Amino acid sequence: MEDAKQDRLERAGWRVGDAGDFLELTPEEAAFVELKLALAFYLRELRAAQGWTQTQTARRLRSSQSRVAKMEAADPSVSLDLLVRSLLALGASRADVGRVIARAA
Amino acid sequence: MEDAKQDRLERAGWRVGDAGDFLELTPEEAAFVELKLALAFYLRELRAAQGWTQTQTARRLRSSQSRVAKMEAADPSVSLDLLVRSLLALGASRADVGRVIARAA
DNA sequence: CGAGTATATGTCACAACTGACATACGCCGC
DNA sequence: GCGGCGTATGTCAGTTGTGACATATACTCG
Repeated sequence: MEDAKQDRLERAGWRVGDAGDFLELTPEEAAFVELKLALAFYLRELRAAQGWTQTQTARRLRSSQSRVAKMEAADPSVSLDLLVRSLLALGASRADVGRVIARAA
Repeated sequence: MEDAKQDRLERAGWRVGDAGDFLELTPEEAAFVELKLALAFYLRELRAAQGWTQTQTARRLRSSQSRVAKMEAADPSVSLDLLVRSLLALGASRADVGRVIARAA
């Protein structure tokens, strides 16, 4: 990982490092990251199921292609708010979101 | 509702008004608000089940009493991130959070 | 009635997120 | 190889969220 990215991530509040360092995450932090990852993958699934490009999806969400890419990557600069609101806007139901979150990692 | 509060809410991005105006929310916006409300009530349940005060809870979350109050009220100034991270920190599991979100309004 | 405790609301300086833009990477058909 | 397309990454100005503090309301116990 380049230093620039690490700086950005750390400013954004994540502990950053190689795989071994993940053990330093508290259980809550780990659960939160996994939860975000699950929603991120679901967003990609939803988009793929419709056959849309990130650019088309971005237009639909009134956002930008880069933000959609970051959402799907569960980038630390993406909030849960944005992820969930995007999923709902793309047609997921509240129950769908709940199911994805509850599903084991 | 006092004007001051209405101003604050509108600055925070909500459409504000009496009950009838809620019809102006898009379905996604409504679902998002309900989802937040469900988590907010769950936070209060969790706290009450432990017999903690908001102040004690705030210390545990490294936040302030006022923010806990706002979380439980699903105040627009509270993000989903904060709500979910708080629930996890208070002992809720990822599955618990998912279940609360999925549950019908 | 106070004093004490729990919760709610208003405000602000500072930190984090967002959309947009630029640019880079990877893949495919020509 | 090159151009086009889809996706990924870096950056930044403007907006929004956060913790803390002050203050307000509400309830209980002497």
